[in-house]
Amino acid sequence: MSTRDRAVPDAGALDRLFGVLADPTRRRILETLVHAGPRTATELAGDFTITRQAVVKHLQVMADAGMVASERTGRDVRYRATTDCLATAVTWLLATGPAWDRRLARLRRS
Amino acid sequence: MSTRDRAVPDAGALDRLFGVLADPTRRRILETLVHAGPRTATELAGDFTITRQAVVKHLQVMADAGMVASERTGRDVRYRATTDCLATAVTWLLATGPAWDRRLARLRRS
DNA sequence: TCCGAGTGCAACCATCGAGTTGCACATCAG
DNA sequence: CTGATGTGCAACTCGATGGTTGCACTCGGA
Repeated sequence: MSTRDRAVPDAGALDRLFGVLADPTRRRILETLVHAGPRTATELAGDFTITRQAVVKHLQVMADAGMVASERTGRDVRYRATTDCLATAVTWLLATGPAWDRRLARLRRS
Repeated sequence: MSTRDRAVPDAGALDRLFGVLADPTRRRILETLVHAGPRTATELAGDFTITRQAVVKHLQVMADAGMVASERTGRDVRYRATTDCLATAVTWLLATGPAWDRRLARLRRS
């Protein structure tokens, strides 16, 4: 398939985006990075029973989806959340839901 | 499972929700049901190169996530989209994104 | 300089999931 | 009644993926 991604948000971008979000571990990693600031893979592995390697794999998938960015300082690499890409997901949800504007207004109010 | 809708979306609901959304075929099915109205599995199978059985499987997964509802009339079953549940996904996205309000305002304007 | 802590890469395993085929059952139309 | 169309269920293939272990490499500090 030559259908890559490009400016049009659909196809692979949404796949990767929602694919990352579909995993609870990945969501927890994202939440941790968002709320507790940048962390290294080993630090994250301390919080999540699983191995550092598994965390690294998750982070790679997330990086591929544009959800995290790695930044090396010395010998350790810290990952930070780049939540801008989540706008793509929200855009799709807004385009798909039939009567979103009212609901959305309610959500924003809370 | 007794884990239904709660104020705080439980992990399983988000798993199923984003899990459904992660598949391009499933997204297209949802879009079709939203924009073209209720359809049967065989009708949907006509639009999507894949088998009716595959479509049925997708629909079952989507129903399990609360994204579609089946309604039988005579011998054929038509599925309709129930997009209310997507609010859960939006809620999580809003809670996770750090500075969503401005971005959201921009999105709503378009 | 040398050791320990952190990272990267690769092989490997088990499971999940998308998709298929085949067939039995139900229902509508002639 | 009988055939055609539609649905439901089950078994199977096969690739993707989450997770592991093991090892080599790099960097910082005592």
